[in-house]
Amino acid sequence: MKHYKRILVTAALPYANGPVHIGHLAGCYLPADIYVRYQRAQKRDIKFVGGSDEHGVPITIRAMKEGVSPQQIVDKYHAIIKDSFEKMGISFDIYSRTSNAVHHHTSADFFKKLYDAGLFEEKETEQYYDEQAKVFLADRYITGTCPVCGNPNAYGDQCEKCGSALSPEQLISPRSTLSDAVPVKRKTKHWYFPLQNYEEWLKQWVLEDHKEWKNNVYGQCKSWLDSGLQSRAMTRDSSWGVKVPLPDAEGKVLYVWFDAPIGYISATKELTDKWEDYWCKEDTKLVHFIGKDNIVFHCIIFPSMLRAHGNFVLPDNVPANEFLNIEGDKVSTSRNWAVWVHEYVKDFPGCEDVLRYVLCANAPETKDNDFTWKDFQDRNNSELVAIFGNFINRALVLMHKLCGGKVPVFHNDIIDSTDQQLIADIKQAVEKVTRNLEEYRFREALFEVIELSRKGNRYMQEKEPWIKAKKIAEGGEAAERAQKEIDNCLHLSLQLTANLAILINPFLPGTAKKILHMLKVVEKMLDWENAGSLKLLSVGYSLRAPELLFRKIEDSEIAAQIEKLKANAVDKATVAAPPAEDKADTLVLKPEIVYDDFAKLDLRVGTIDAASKVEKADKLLKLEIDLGFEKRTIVSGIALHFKPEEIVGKQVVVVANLAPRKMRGIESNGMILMAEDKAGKLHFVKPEDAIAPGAGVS
RNA sequence: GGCGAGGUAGCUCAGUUGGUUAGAGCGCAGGAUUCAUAACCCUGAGGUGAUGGGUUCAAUUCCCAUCCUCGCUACCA
Repeated sequence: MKHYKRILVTAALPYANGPVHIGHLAGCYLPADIYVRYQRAQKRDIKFVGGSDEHGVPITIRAMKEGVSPQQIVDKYHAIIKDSFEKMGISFDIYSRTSNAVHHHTSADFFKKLYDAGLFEEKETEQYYDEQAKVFLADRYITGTCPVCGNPNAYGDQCEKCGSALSPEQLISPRSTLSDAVPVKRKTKHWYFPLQNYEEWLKQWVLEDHKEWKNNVYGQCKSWLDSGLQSRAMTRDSSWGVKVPLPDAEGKVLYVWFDAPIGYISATKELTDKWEDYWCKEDTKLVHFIGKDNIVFHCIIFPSMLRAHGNFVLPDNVPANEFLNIEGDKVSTSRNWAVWVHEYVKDFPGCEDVLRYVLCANAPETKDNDFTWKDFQDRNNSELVAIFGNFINRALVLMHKLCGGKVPVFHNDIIDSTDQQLIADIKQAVEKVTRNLEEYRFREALFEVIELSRKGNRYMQEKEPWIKAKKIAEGGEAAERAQKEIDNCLHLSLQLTANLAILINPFLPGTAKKILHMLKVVEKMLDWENAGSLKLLSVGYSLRAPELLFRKIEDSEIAAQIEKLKANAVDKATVAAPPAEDKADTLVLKPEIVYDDFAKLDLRVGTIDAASKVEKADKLLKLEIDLGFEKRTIVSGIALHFKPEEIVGKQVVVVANLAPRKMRGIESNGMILMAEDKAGKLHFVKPEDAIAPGAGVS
């Protein structure tokens, strides 16, 4: 095990085009915060950095839709997100943002260094261009009708209604979201980062040197590395982002995924002049907390960038969590199926720790997990209120009733095996919690804390000080003995309470503070080195009156939340089947052409002689078409609409002079014309009566 | 289609480098108790470990196939 002198923890930069929901918290911010708070209690040199990711196309689109500038969008959400984190006690040392100057300089310098070292490939490709707005269009800027589900507002990279991954070419009647113009192709130059050059090194570094990474992380990296890496464009045509620091790069910015992780470096720079200690010294332990959607960027791309740059340390671990579902359905921002953090803190003021508890106790550490409001209520009422809170409350109440409000003496002469067992349990719990926290098993660690308070309840049940109190009235030797036993029970219970404050602190910092207040001790007591000690509270010290740590959560509150969730959600059915009248959008005509444009097409009638599914392709059929004068193979993406056997013998119209194109290794010579109905179903375009194959169409 | 992660008690989830009766919490049933937010504590019922094969003295754990869920990814000229 390597020895580290300092730790740098990062949490994924949330994208500033919306607020954060509880899935974000459970996925990375909460585990990161728990880890950081624990390490701080260990008095280790640790920094916790984060910030808003404010570049990229979706933000510009949102800005356009709302008629404001991108900066206004990110200002708005940056503030909301930052506030949500503060309220939930996510204790960043700095929460920065990628739109500020430090970050622009840092990421531009980073790019320039790789450029100067000749580590990029320059490539010219054809991209869609909006001649009216005079800008290149990223896939997201192009909308049109989804060829799969008929949604008229599908994006060029994805249809958000049916989830199909698309490319702009597939859209029916594509148009620019900027000007509504029909996009045209134009050449543009970009800088590509050749990830394949780092493949061998990555295989060693990830697959051999980091076998201890979590299963889900390791497996996904292996999947990527086994399938081979390719160059990725690290620049984009856009006006919003970090300008590419080269003379011939007007209108080009860094790809948001190039600049976002560099945001960790920028934020550290802002935080401290000693930022290089955390980024450039080998004895720094760098840990990235992320959700599973970010694994490839943090385990493959960013490390390759850091390696190429050469001056930076690489992550020691990337403990990515899986996803948190809500009430059985996966979180969807477009359907508004989510529990938003800024709304939670309003609806449940003072219950921030309860959410922290539930999200940690049921964190998706090994697989996707489900959040339900019922579970939220159950865990609060039966674990926080009935076990943890109850133990501390009864210890303090009894102490006030039976020991005059002061920490009683511990009488060593009557210590018994029950006492000794409790003492052993405390020490063992400290060990377990510590080990689990070090190894990123936060759920297990938290369970051990609650388990310890459960043992406290058991201990008290066995000692029954309230029964012994009855003997005191009798007077004499029996009374004296009873008081000593009561003293011992409550002395240990109070020391346990103090220990619970230390152990619960990383998870529920607000709760730990409340306990400190009741015990009238200073925050210093929470130092981790004090965990396991039985001398945290001095004998004779008077304590405050107990207050309840948690309140019960009523059925009505839960019902209201479920109601709210369902009322605000966009109906699934609405999403899946867009209203038919929206198809009117397809009425927008393409630009006018002249006869010669049309005459270039050679359209022929053909007969399908044979059809078969293309291996390893969901959507492709391989068709043998008889054109009379010759037979051809045409590959067509219609497998989802037709079974091969039901289309053999049918006549179709073929674009016969289309350039050949290979798909899945099969050369396709031409294309079949199809018409799409309102339901998105495809129909062949064919002559009314069967005619000889090869007949021209004009 | 390929790859990855999962499929374990009514529910939410652990665990097993293969080894005697597979765990926890909640829920449920019964008991005990009254210091405590009708809380705590004890006892109990509940699982053909997705399905079907194989390796082994022994598999829930290893191998193969199949089915299901989630994620990444390919194909629509």
